Amino acid sequence: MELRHLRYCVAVADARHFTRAAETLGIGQPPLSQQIMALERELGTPLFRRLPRGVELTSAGTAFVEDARRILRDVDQATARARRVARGELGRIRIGMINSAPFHPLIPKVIREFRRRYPAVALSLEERTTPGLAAAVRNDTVDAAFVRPLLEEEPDLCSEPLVAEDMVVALPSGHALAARVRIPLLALSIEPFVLFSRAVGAGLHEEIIGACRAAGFAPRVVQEASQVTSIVNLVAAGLGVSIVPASMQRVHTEGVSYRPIQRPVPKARLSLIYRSADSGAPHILNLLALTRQLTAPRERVRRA
Amino acid sequence: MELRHLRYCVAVADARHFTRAAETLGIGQPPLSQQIMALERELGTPLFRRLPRGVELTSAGTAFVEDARRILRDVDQATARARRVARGELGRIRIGMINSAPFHPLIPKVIREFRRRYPAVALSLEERTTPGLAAAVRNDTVDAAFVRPLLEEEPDLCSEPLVAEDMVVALPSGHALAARVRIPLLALSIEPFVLFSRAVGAGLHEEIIGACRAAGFAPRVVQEASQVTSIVNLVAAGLGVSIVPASMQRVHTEGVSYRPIQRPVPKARLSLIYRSADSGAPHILNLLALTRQLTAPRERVRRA
DNA sequence: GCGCTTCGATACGTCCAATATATGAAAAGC
DNA sequence: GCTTTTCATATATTGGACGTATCGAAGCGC
Repeated sequence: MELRHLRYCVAVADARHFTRAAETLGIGQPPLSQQIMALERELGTPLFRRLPRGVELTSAGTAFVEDARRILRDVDQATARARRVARGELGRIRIGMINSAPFHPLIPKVIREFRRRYPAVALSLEERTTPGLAAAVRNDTVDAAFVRPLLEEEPDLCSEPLVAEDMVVALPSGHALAARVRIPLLALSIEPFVLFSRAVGAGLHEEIIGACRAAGFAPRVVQEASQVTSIVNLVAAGLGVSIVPASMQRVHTEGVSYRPIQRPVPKARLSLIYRSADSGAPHILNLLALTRQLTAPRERVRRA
Repeated sequence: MELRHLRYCVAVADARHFTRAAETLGIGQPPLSQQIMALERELGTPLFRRLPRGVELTSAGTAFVEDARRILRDVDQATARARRVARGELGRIRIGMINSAPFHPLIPKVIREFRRRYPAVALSLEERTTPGLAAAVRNDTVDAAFVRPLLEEEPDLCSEPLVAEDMVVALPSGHALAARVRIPLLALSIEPFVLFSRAVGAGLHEEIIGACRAAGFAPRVVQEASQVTSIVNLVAAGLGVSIVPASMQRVHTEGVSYRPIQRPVPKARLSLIYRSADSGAPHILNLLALTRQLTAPRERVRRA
């Protein structure tokens, strides 16, 4: 059986007339008769009662035509659905992000705009560390993720650099250095540091350590944390100082002061990663297009 | 698009492999590739991602294959349904019957057995007069009906004679004639009659009047009724005597006595009528087969 | 690195089946 | 009784689905 048989069958049922149905279908009457006969042979029962004037449905025909209409509608809907999914208008996307991502204005903006543009796409969000997100994307638990730079190139992943913002020093409020407007990194050489472990902080950790080394010292880490929000809270508790992305200043945590760093200023980079295999996937393309569009040109970072 | 495309698409999705899917389908790999490509062209999007080792579904492919599976299942179900309807195992049948029919053992037996054999057939029952039923069958309000003989042949209806049972005299209990074992019709010549009007009673009315006329008198009708049950009640109320089918004796109405009639005994015939157009319809065939089977051979009546 | 294997795509020929054209047959209407 | 209507049948045609042969790209193993 083919859809042709269903289409013809429905046309005859609508017209109650072979010749007219054939005209509607744009074919001749004999082939229509033959196809209907073939269908009736396959079903093992007549679908139409041939009358002197046109035809009428048998009970089996009534039942079958009813089903055929539904099936043809379903085929159309399946077609439309596949097209919508292909355009990324329908389906789901699982987006991951690091703890600090929501504080950079770009990310909430992207998420909000994505929901607005593709309301039929089920969007789920997940927060993990950068290496955790890389793993999640690789094994298809998450489709795309906003992360800090990875320590090493991942073969199956694509990475789109998005923004690089200045980092700032986070100090306990009463700290002596808080009096200064702009802090040279070397001033922090004797300070206890609250930082990510390298395994968790990935590229961001490297950037900070690198900047300190360039300034001529190795930071003395007294406390590690896996999330920026924790780091800020630990600084507020007076455990030490830290260097965090400037966007963290938006979190007005009691007991923490932020100060800009004297040049050269270390940068906190954000990238969007996704599976290379998905580079043609509509949701990914849409998300990429959106982030590129929402990233102001001056902020945009050239791929390394 | 044709069902072929859906079948091929599902096969490839199952095998994740064109060559193996082609083997499963019993066709070569090149035609399979072509058909899938044609489908992808029609949908305007790839359904499969061609990998070095086999293929995998795109998001559009996942959505489409899901729908395709459902549609193919639906096609099978539609086929099965049409066959079941054709065999009369599924659907509905509207059966009509005259007021006196349920008292003849055949009719309840037929109805009961039909429900038992075809439980998936929705059976509805309707009670009307013989002419009312003929009209109902003709204009497709009822599919088949148990009726008394029609006054004249109806062109679009088929009539299957079923049984002819003796008629008996119904007397008010205290009536003088109740003393007799068997009543000659002529004894009723002076009695007031309770009868159907000719328009309602149709053939049964004719049979009674004809029998009386053969006995040498015309019954004096003092009260008309459109249902046998009413007639029995009116006899019980003492309005007159009547002649009713023997099976009415099963209704033990207070105040009525039944007595057999001396030969020649008028007969109450029962027929099954249905649209000639439906003579091939499965439910009708099943119902006919059932009534014929349940009518004991000795009771069976030869078609006039 | 080179050849081998795997697997889908391409090229081209073949054949079946869907369609077209012409005609027949049955029934209804004037 | 003839015409009209309408579906079925007969035969021819053609498009497209399929088969065979081959290519090309990507891994894989020695």
